[in-house]
Amino acid sequence: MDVTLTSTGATTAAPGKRAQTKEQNRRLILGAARRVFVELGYGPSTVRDIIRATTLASGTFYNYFKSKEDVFFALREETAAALKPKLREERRQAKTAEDFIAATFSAFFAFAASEKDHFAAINTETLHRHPDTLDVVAGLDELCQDIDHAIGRGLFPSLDAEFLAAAIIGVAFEISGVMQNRPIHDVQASTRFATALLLGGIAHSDWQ
Amino acid sequence: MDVTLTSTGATTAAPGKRAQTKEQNRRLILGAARRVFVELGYGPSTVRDIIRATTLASGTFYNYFKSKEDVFFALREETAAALKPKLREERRQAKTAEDFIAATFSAFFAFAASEKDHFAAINTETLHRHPDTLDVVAGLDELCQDIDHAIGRGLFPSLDAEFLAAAIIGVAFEISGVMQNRPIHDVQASTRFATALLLGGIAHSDWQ
Amino acid sequence: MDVTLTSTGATTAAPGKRAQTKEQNRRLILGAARRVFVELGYGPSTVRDIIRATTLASGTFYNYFKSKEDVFFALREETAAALKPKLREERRQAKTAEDFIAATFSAFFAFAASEKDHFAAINTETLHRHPDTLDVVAGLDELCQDIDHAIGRGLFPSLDAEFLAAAIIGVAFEISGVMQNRPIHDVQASTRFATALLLGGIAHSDWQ
Amino acid sequence: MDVTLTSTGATTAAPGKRAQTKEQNRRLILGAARRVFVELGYGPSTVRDIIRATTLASGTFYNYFKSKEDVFFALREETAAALKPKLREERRQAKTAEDFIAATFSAFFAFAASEKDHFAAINTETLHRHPDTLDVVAGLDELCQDIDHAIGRGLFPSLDAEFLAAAIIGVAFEISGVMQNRPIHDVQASTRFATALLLGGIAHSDWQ
DNA sequence: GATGAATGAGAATTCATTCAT
DNA sequence: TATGAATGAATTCTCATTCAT
Repeated sequence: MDVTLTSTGATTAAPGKRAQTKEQNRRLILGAARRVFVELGYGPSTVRDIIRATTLASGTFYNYFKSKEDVFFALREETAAALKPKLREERRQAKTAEDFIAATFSAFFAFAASEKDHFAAINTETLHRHPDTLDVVAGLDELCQDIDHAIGRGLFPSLDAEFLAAAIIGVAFEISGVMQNRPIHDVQASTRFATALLLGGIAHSDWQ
Repeated sequence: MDVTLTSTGATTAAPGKRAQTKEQNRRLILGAARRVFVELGYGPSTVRDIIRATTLASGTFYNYFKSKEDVFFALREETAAALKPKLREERRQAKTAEDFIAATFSAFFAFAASEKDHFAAINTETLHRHPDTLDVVAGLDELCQDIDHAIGRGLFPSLDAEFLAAAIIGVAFEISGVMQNRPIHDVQASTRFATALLLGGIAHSDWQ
Repeated sequence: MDVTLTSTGATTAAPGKRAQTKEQNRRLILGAARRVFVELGYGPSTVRDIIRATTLASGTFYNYFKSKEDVFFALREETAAALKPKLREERRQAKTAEDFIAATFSAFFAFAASEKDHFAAINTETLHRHPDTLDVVAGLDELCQDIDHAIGRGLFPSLDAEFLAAAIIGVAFEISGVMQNRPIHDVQASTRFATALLLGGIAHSDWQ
Repeated sequence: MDVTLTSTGATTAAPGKRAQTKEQNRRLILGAARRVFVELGYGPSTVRDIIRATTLASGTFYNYFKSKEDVFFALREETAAALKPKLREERRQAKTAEDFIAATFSAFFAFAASEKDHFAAINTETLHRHPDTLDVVAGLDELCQDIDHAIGRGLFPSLDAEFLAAAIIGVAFEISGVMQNRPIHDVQASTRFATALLLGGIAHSDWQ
C-alpha cells in the first residue's frame, strides 16, 4: 500500500529518466521489427520474433504496441516521414515538368539506394497486404496534389492526375527494384531513364 | 480370361470415374484457394481455410498439394497460362511501337477487368512474397525478348530493355489498380492513357 | 453378374497361380517390413512405410495383415522358426554341460552373425515393446525344459532353471551386441567366452 | 529508492514463488512422463499423453522440454544419478571378486525392486531405441573401468573386460525381469544366484 | 483380389496474449 | 512498468483404415 505511495513518488521524482527509457524501448522494438521484417518478410514475422530480437521481455512489447501490424504502421510512418518531405520540397521548387519529374525520381531512387533497410522492410509483401502503404510512403495524395498544382502552373498539360501519379509510382518502384538487383546502384542512370521515359516517351529523340 | 479383359477394360475406361473425380477435386481445391486468397490475402490464408472452403476432408488436400505455397504456384501457373499467350500474340503482330505498347496494355487491362479473381489472387501481397510472380505472370522475360526483338525491327530506339520492361509492368499494375478502384472499369481509357504516356511522355501534345 | 460366374470359373481354373501370387505378396510385405524395421526401428515404422517399400497398393496390405504388429508377429515367428530348431537339436545331443551351453551360444552367435537382418529387426526396441519376443525367438520355454531335462540327466546341478535360462539369454543377447559392434564378428571367441563364464565363472583357472 | 530495493528484494527473494512453481512444474511433467512411459511404453507415448497426465496446458510442456525424447533423457539422467553412485561406491570397497560382483548385483536388484517406476520407465523398449541407455544407467563405462581396476588389483584374472561387463549387465537385467515377475521380489535370492553363477559358473559345487 | 483416393482423428508445435510477481 | 511463465486456440501434417471401382 505504502509502496504505491512511495513508488508514485519515485515516478514523479525522476520523470525524465523514465521517459527516456520509454522512448529507448520503443526504438528498440522498432529497430528489431525492421530487422525482422527485412529478414523474414512481414507476413512470416511474428511478435515473438520481434521480441526475441530484443533484450526485452515478451510482456513489455504490449506496453508499446498492440500488435505486429501496429508496429508496421509505426515503421511506415517513420519511413514516410523521412521520404515525403524530400519529395515535396524539391517538387515545390520545380520550374519545369522535367524538374518536377526528375526531382521525384531522384529523391525516390536516392532514398531506395541509401536506406535499403527502410525500403526493404516496406517493399516486402507489406505493399499488397496493406495496399495503401505505397501511397502513404511515397505520398500518392501529395503527388496528386502537386501534379494538380503543377497543371495549374502550366507545367503539365491537363491530364488524369491520379493515373499519372499511379504511373509515376509504379515506374519508381519497379525501376528501383531493377536497380537494386544490379551490381551497382546507379541512381543517376535510373533517374535519367525514368525521367526521359515519363517526359518524352519511348518515341523521343535522344535515348543514350 | 475375357473376364480379366472386361474388368480391366472397365477399370481403365477412358478417363474413368476415378480420374474424373480426381481432376474435379483438384479444381475444387484450386477454386477454393483462389477465393480464400482474394478474401484474406495470401499470407494470412491457411491450408485450413482452403479446406474449410471445400467439401473435402483435411487430409485430402495433401493428396493434391504439398502446401499452401504449392497451391499458389499452381494458381500462378494457371493465370500465367491464361494471360501470357494473349500478350505475346498481339505483340508479335505489332507493326508500330504504338501497336506494341497498346497491345500489351490492352491485353493486360482487359484481363485484369475480366478475370478479377485470377488477378486479385495473384495481386495480393504474394507479389512480394514471391517476387518473381509478376515476372512469371506478366512474362517479364518474354517482354524483354519482345522489346529486344522490336528494337531489332526498328520499332523502338535502342534503349535499356530491362528498364523499359520494368516500367511497363509497373505502370500496368499500378494503373490497373487505380482502374479497379473506379466505379467503371474503363479498359479503353486506361489503355489509351498508359499507351500515350509510355509512347510520347507527359509532354506530348494531345492529352484528352 | 455372369461376370461372377466367369471369374469364379477363372479362379478355380488356375488356383495354383492365384495361390502363388498370394504367397508372393505376403513375402513381399514381410520382406519390406523387415527392411523398414531395421532401417527405422519398429516403433517409428508405419504401415505406410512398409507399403511404400513395396510395389503394392495401400489397400492390399490389409488383405494380408491386420496391422504393423501383426506383421511383426509373423516376422518373429519366421525368425524363431529359423533359430529354435538349431538350438534344440544341438542341445538334445549334448553329452556334457559344456556341450549344452556351448551349443546354445554357438548357435545363437552364429545366427546373430549370419542373419543380421533377422536379428536386427527383432533386436530393436521390439524386444521390450513385446517383452516376450526374446523368449519366443530364443525359446525361453524350450530352454527351461531343456535345462530341466539336463538336470534330470545329471548334466547340471539342481538349480533355478528359470533364472539360469534368463541369465543365458541375457548373456547371449548382450554379448552378441558387443560382438556386432566389433570390427570382426568372431563367433568362436564369443562362444568361448560366454561358455567359459557360464560354466566355470570368473574364478575358473584358464582365461585366455 | 528503498521501494526499488524492497520490490527487487521481493521479486528475487530466495527461490521466489516463481522459481518454486517452475521447479514444481518441471517435476510434474517428469512424473507424468514416467507414469506414461511405464503405462504405454516409450514408443507409443506421445507428448499429448504426457500433458494429459498433468494439470498443465499443452503449451506449457514446451517451456520445459523440447520433445518427448528430451524428457526421456532427463528421466534417464535422474535414474542414472540415483543408481550409479550406489554401484560404484560398493564396488570400490570390494576386497574380493565376490564382493565386487555381489555388490553390483545387490545394488542393481535392490534398485530394481524399490524404484520400480524409475526402472520400468527406463526398461521399456527405450533400451533399444536409445541403445546407450543401459550403458548410461548402469554405467557400462564405469563398470569396465572398475573391472579393469579390479583386474589390476588382482581381484579378477585377466579377461575381456567389455565382454564381462556386457555379461554382467545382461544377467542383471534379465534376472531382474524374472524377479519382478515373481510374487515376491527376493533381492537376496537373485543376488545370490547371479553372483554364484558369474563367480563359479554352473559347475561350482554348492547350488542351493 | 488389387487399387489408390478419401477420410478425419490425432500428433507436434507455435503463437498472441494475459497476469501474478 | 518490466518480467516471463502459463495458457489453449490454431495450424500443419500424418496415419491407419475404408470402400468404390
